[in-house]
Amino acid sequence: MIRTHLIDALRSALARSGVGPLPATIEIGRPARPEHGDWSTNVALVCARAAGRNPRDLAGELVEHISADPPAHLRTVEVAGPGFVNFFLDDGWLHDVLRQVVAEGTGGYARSDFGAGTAVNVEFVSANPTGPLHVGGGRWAAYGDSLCNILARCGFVPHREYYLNDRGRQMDAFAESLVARKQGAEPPTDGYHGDYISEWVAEMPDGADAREWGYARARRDVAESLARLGVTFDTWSSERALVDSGAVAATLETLEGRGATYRADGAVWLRIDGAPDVVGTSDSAAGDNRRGRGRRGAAGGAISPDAPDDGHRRPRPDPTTPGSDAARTAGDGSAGRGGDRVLVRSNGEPTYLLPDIAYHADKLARGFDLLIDVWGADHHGHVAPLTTGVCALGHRREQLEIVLGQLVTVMRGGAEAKISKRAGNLVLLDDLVDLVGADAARMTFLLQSLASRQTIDLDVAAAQSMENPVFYVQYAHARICSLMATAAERGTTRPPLEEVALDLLADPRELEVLRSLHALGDVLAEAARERAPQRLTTWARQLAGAFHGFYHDCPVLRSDIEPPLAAARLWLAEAARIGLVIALDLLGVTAPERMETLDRDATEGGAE
RNA sequence: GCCCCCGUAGCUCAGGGGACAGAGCAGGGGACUUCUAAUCCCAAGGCCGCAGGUUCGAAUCCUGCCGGGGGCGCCA
Repeated sequence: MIRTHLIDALRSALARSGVGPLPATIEIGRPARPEHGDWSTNVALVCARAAGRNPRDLAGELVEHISADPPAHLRTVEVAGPGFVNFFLDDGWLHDVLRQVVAEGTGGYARSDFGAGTAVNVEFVSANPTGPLHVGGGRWAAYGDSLCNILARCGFVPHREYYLNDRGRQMDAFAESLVARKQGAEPPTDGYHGDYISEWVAEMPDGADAREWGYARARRDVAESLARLGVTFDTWSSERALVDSGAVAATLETLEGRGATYRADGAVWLRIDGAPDVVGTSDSAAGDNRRGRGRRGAAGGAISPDAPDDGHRRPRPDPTTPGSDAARTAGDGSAGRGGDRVLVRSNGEPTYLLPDIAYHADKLARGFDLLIDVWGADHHGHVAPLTTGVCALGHRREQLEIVLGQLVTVMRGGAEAKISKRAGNLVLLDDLVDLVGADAARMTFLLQSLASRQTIDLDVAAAQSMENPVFYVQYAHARICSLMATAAERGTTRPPLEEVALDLLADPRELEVLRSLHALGDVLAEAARERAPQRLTTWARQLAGAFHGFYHDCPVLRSDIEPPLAAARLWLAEAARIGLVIALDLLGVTAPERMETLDRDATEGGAE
């Protein structure tokens, strides 16, 4: 609202100053320092060169024009620094924010439609169905689910999808491990050695097909763990079903027909161009240019602890050169023949790559405009082969966006807990949820950027869960609810907003809450564009902080507070509540009316 | 060797072209007869890894280096 008014004023001032053509977007922002006004713009700096003007002179001219025809709420406008134009407004613009928040409510405030109905398929977690989810899986789950929430609020139509690699070597090894344990033997060395294998085998009926039974068991386990975090999927896609449907064979045919493949060593290879990754490369249609985050797949964890991976791999027999391209290097770290990858092994079995290409083609065929994959950094080498394959089928690169995220490290007992589904020293997502609860777990995962490695210390999580910011934010919400309840008890009802004198809200603490609320729309748009839910977490903490400050300094129901002021403050609290509910809901965290843990601790404290 | 991510306060991390750099925790000092003190306030703490470059302006973009993590299979 206020922004468009100011931008309009700037635009006409620029026109009157003879600046043209006008810049595509006029940037206007809220400066960090109050001396720089309520709003500030750099247009004069940006336009000066092209207009052949001195930035400060141009800014001065803009100020004159704007002062002559001031937009609503303008008090003064001035030139500052190298040529900024700073606007100083009366508090009314913030009171307008309060009205808007209340009018639009939890369902409508800070909603936008720049997604324009884009159907976006977000694939995340996708851990192999060979065991329970470990802690790291929770990070992708929390990320993917909240990202979908945020996208939806910005006008996208998200679809949550989980891809099950339910065929191939890993499934074989899993089945073999179950069978071995069933017979009282050790699983094969490349099999799965976790305790859960023994536990699950105890449930497995005699005569059951270990592969089918184990798959169903694992899948159920994964779904239950995710549900505890509040994450559910619209679609669970099966790699095996895709193969059985013939889609994989058809994909291979198309790739071969388009000359994207060649045969060597009895295998079918996909030619990799060494093209840059989708992620971190130039732009998609939406103008996105972000770095990678995310992860996909199985055990993942901090390291790959399994034996053969120590950099001392036996030298492969040198690729002789049946194809034409053997000498080429891929430039992306993928190996194989100069970076090329096998689609079909010499034994006739497809690798995971071919079905994966077919799978992404299938998603696009289902009508999605955009695919977002959330993968772990340990799958980075798979980015180029997959995107190459998908593009070779004729799809646009911008349709597939792969978000790479750094892995989760778990500390326990002061040391790093190694995570390996196969080696058996799992730290399960369920363990974390048991320890801190679903809310704290989700908020913790969404505290930082996916591009940063996350360390979760289970001892800290268990012993000092109160340190978690989730409580700070939830407490703000609970305080508001408590305030409202007390008001009701005392018969202090909120008059209709139109009858309330909002201009009584002039305390810095009050205005800070409103400023924070105003920012939500921008924050959500940024979070959606950058695929960065942690921005919303940061905002929620900020709003909670602003509210706690208000609560501390601005009594509402105290006897010396005049009713008109009390009413205005109650409405302010209501607006803050709306903001907190929106944010917590998008983050997948509950907004409790009272803090149970606080009650409990108080009781315990009193007992001692 | 090549590819990706990270390097910001003692610790964990926000910020990711704008004007003197932000929070939590730890540590120092203060505020509860009051709407829940899981709160609030004050002080302290920084060559934003290093060096160049682009720009009116760089923690932010580019290049190189250093340090940490990950990846480089006819595993997924």
